Parts: sequence; structure tokens; C-alpha cells
Amino acid sequence: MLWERGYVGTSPKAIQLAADAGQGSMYHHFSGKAELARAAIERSGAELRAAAEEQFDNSGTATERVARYLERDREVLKGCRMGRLTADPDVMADPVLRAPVAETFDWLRARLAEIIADGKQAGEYPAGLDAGRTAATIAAVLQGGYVLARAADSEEPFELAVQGLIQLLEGVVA
Amino acid sequence: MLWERGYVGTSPKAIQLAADAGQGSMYHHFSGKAELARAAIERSGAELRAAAEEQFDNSGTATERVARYLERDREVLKGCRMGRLTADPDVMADPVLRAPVAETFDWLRARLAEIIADGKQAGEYPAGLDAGRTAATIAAVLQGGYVLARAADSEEPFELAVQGLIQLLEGVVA
DNA sequence: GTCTATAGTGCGATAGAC
DNA sequence: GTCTATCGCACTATAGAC
Repeated sequence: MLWERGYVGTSPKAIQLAADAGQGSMYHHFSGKAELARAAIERSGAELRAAAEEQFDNSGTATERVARYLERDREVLKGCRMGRLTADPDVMADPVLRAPVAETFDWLRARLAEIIADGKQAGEYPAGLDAGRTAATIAAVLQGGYVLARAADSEEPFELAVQGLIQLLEGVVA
Repeated sequence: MLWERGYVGTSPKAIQLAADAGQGSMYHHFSGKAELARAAIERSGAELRAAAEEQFDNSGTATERVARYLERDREVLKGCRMGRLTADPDVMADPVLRAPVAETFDWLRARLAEIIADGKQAGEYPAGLDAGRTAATIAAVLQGGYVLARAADSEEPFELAVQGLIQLLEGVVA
């Protein structure tokens, strides 16, 4: 529900209905809306890391590994569960809610940087290519692709952006 | 206010306070919240195009023109006025509100594609580089850069992503 | 064209019985 | 642990006087 409607747009009442739980029941287990969101965000973060790690296995070239991650089946038009939260001022204002979002993206960029470094070591990319910068670019293309796709109400811009990035990565082959 | 709090998070009442206008006064000129948002979104779209066009002048190489656009002064941590709206389900669900968002990004991608095509013609990029794909990648890096920066509460990931993209564009020089 | 008053709804949370 | 009742508030909009 956070994914579709965001923090502001999701009410505890709606959560109770969806979970078929009573008012008192929910407030017995969670102190309130923020606590509910914290649990959901942390769980989403863990799931996203696990899903990414599946595509990051060591088979193939670095570009292939990145492409496999970017091109895996995604519900593009629904946007990114984590990225979406950065638009929510109430989430960004609360350190407890923002922390798992920050950590997820930090982890992703670090993981992508490792893959780029692998590619450099294998001679796939020139030694001058900055792994940290390139990793940030890859993560940004993914997040931005979601934004463009939602704006257009079409998956096409997402796919174009991903293909364009892959073409650039292939083009810098040492 | 749409920029900071989004559509759901912005109340007509708050707009009246900020504009120092009365309740009746506002409803006399605008039919309601959606109409108010439509006016604001369309104006933002026009402003963003004008601002982009300033950096898109013909001086320099294609990469320089793209870099000038990406590196211009931006309030990175506030996010993109247009991109932010794609996270708002009420905006995306209303064709009247979504249309100016879609048009702004369509225009941007088309304009960037022209610049890439110029670069190909000038021999700056290989003939095989797809202008439409590359344009989508550039727009995505910009939007995704905002997302990463807000998640980290730091402009650094935005700058890394932009620099990484520029490095890739320089790397594919024909 | 602008004002004040008010409607009707849903929000997030608490109280206290069972 | 779960229930129902209720609180106080903000939301979006309308009504009707001036």
C-alpha cells in the first residue's frame, strides 16, 4: 500500500481493512502509523536487496550482469517501492523512516561499484572508468526510468533508458 | 507547494494562506483543487522547458551541451517539480493532470535526441549510437539522480550519477 | 469578487469493556 | 488480544450574505 499510495496516502484504517484486522488489534501490535511504515519499509528493503542479489551472481561479463539486473521483470508502471518514498515529505523528515531507504540505495550503489570494478579488472572497461560514479549512474537510470515510464504511462521510456545505458557501457569497452 | 508536499499533501486552505487569499475568492477563480493543480503543473512545465532551452544553445560539443544542462544549478534535495508528480496516484489517475507531465518529459527526450543526433553528425559519437535511447538515458539519470540524492539527504549521489554519465558519453567518442 | 459560516467526510489515535 | 465507541482535527467544498 505504501508502494501504491505512499505514506501520506495510506491510512491505518485502510491497512486494517486489507489485513482483515480490527482497530484495537492493530494498535496493540503497532504504536501507530509511523511504526507500521517502518516495518513495511525495512521489509521492502530486505526484499529488494535479495532480489537484486539474484541477478548479481558472477556469471557473465560485468555489462551482462548489470543488464540482467536492469532487464529483469519489473512492474515498471507501479514504480519503485523504495524510490517512491523519497517523494514523501513525511518519510524524508523522519530519520527512522528515511534510514532504511538511504541504506538500501547505499547498498545498491556499493554493490554495483563492485561489479564495475570486476569489469575493469577483467579488462572489460578502461582503467580510467570511475566505479563509484558509474554505479550511481546505473542506479539513477533505473530510478529515472521508473519516473519517465509513469509520466508516459508506458514502459517504453524505461526500456529505452536501460538500453541506452547498456549501449554506452558496451561502447566504452577497453 | 506541489513541489514540496505533492498533490495529496497540499490543501486548498494552505494555498489560500500562502497566497493571502480568502476561501470564497479562491473558489470564485478556480473550480477546485484539481483545477488549481492543473494551472500550477502547466506553468511549471513551461518554466522547465524554458530553463532547459537556455542550456541547450548550440555552442560547444553535444557532450558539453548535455553536461551544461545536467550540471546547471539545481535545488537537488528538493527534487524535480515534474518528476515528483509521477509518485502521486491522484495526479497520475487524472488524465488532465498527467498530460502536462507526460508532455514535458516527451519534449525533453525529443530535444535531447536532437542534440545527440547533432553529435553524431559532427562525428562526436559513433553512427551506431541510438539517439532516442541515449536521450532517455540522460533524462533518466537526471530524474534518478534526484531520487538518490533525496534518499541519501545529500547532493553527492546526484553529482556522481551525472559525472558517471558524462564519462560514459566521453568514452564512446568515435 | 470577496466574505463568513457550515456541511460532510475521513483522518490518526485513545478509552475502556470484554 | 481484540472489540466498539468516541475524540478532536483537517480536509474539500458549498451556501448565501455583502
